[in-house]
Amino acid sequence: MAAVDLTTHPGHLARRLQQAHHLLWNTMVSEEITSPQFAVLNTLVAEPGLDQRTVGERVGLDRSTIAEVISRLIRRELLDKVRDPQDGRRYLLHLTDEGKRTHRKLTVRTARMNQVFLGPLSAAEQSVFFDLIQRVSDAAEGLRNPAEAVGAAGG
Amino acid sequence: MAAVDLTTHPGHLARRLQQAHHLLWNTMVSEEITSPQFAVLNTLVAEPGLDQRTVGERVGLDRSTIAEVISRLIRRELLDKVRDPQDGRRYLLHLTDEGKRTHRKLTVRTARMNQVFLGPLSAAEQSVFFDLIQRVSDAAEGLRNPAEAVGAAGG
DNA sequence: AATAAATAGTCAGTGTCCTGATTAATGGGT
DNA sequence: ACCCATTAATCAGGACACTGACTATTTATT
Repeated sequence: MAAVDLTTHPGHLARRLQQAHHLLWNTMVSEEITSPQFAVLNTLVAEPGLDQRTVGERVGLDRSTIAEVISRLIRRELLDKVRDPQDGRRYLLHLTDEGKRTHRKLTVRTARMNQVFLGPLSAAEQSVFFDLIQRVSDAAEGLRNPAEAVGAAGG
Repeated sequence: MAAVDLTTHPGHLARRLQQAHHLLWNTMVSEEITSPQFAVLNTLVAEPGLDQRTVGERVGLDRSTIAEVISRLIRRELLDKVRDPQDGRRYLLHLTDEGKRTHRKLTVRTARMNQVFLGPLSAAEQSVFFDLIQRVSDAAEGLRNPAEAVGAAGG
């Protein structure tokens, strides 16, 4: 019986947390637009005309995934994609009016959902929640390119 | 500019956390066996002969997903699936010898990975990390079947 | 025993998410 | 101007994860 208790496995916890979020998102925000899709819309509200790769970087998606997400948003006519005349490799992205409307609507619902989602935690605990998750994620991502972020004990 | 700061969105954080974990898992544990697959193996070490649905419940996967994961484990010959003679709907699951070996091997690596993953947090912070994530996840899942868990303000 | 409700599993469809290989365009070095 | 490394995007392939519809079996009801 060398079985492990999964509740002490951060990977398992992370997966459950995302599933819980997905559930709440579907019921309280939208069944059409997903959370990553909203993140893309949100990024383009803040910085219109960004290229695909940079949007992916902002929301934390690799080139392949961001391409799929964007193609779905274009199919729904929430987004426009135009070749950059300055750089023929890039596509520049802009929200359509419908995209802006959708973003506004979902922003309100998302705020409500986050309140419910974080409801079980006190305000202080919510800060800790953000801080801990962010520190763990940042550290793990830092291990990806050890040369860039770290400055000590270079092997 | 009604754009939102994604770092205060638990859904975004949850996704990043899982991505970070996925990255570390791939480099430190296995490129063949995934974290959910390991969770299934682990469950069947603790409780051999469980049926598919119950395994899914233990590791937090719905019937469709657990079916796919299990079919992959069977294809890799880490698992056996036999009809329950008592109940013709069920399949009973058992690890093969190879499955047990794989579980033992990955258990060691997983422990190492978890140490690295949680490295940025003190022991006290790690407890808080587990507690907060679990409370949020449990609460959100509780909203799924309101009749069962909750006892107040029934609409 | 026939019917109905519940349950286990499958299947179709959609949407993340990743890696690795490929294509097209840019820009530096010679 | 030509070669080459870099970079943006696509494509193929695989894995998770959900919902909703379906099949087969069991169990409860009548």
